[in-house]
Amino acid sequence: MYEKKVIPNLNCGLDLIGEVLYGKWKIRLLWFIHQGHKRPSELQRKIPDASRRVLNMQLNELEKHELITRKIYPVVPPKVEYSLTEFGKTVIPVIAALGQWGDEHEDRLRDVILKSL
Amino acid sequence: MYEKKVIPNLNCGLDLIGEVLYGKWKIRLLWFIHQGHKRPSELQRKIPDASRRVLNMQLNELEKHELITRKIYPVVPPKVEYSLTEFGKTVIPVIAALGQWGDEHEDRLRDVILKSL
DNA sequence: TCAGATAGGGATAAATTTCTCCCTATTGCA
DNA sequence: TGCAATAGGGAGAAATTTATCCCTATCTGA
Repeated sequence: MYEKKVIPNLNCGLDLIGEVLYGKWKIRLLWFIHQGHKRPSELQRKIPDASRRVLNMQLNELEKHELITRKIYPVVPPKVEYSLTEFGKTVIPVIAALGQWGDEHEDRLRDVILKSL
Repeated sequence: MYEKKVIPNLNCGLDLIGEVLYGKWKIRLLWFIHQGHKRPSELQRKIPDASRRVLNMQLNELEKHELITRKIYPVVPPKVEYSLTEFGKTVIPVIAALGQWGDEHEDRLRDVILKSL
């Protein structure tokens, strides 16, 4: 694993939430798990643009940050299921607020993003 | 400037808001501008951990995405003020929700983040 | 018997973001 | 006269994140 060389600052709420949600796919992972897509392979199919590797890495971080738990079923072929922890569930409304704002301003956002590319 | 080689996907609201808010300091910039810290030098003092260069770059992007406007006063030494656009103002409640969640779970977050380092 | 599904890690490359250092310009102040 | 404040861009390095490719293992079904 890559080891950080710069220590993050954890001064305010925005710093703190940033540390746990900042990652290209983390918010989406939480959202899909919330919607009931729990198995790694399902998540990978839901987010085909992300490489399997990064999804695993980000899932590991979410687990370390206690937002999700990972349950391994001792079967073959292997089966793993992720679930939101109670703590993780508390962040879902915030993610919903993000998504809602994005949806409400969909056309304008698409427009300004494409213009700025 | 660096030119993107991977086209972002803009399928859902989460993708869209991600495009405009994803950046190490963008959320904080919007928040401080919202609080009335409008001049670049003020913002730099508010966010001393960010290099001046990156703040300028992220401010430029926020402006391109129409979340803020930049007003130049023709005086010497130069004076510039950023303000939220009407569009930018609509995202403030979402940022407030992020910060509030971070504040509410401050202790736990600090704990899990430090443990995972 | 061989391909595919399942889960995931290691090594390495590529992409992206952020940082550092340097340069431009003008005014006021010591 | 020389330095600080103001605003900000260029070049190149460093840090960080994400992608690619390859390997392990076992069972099911064609």
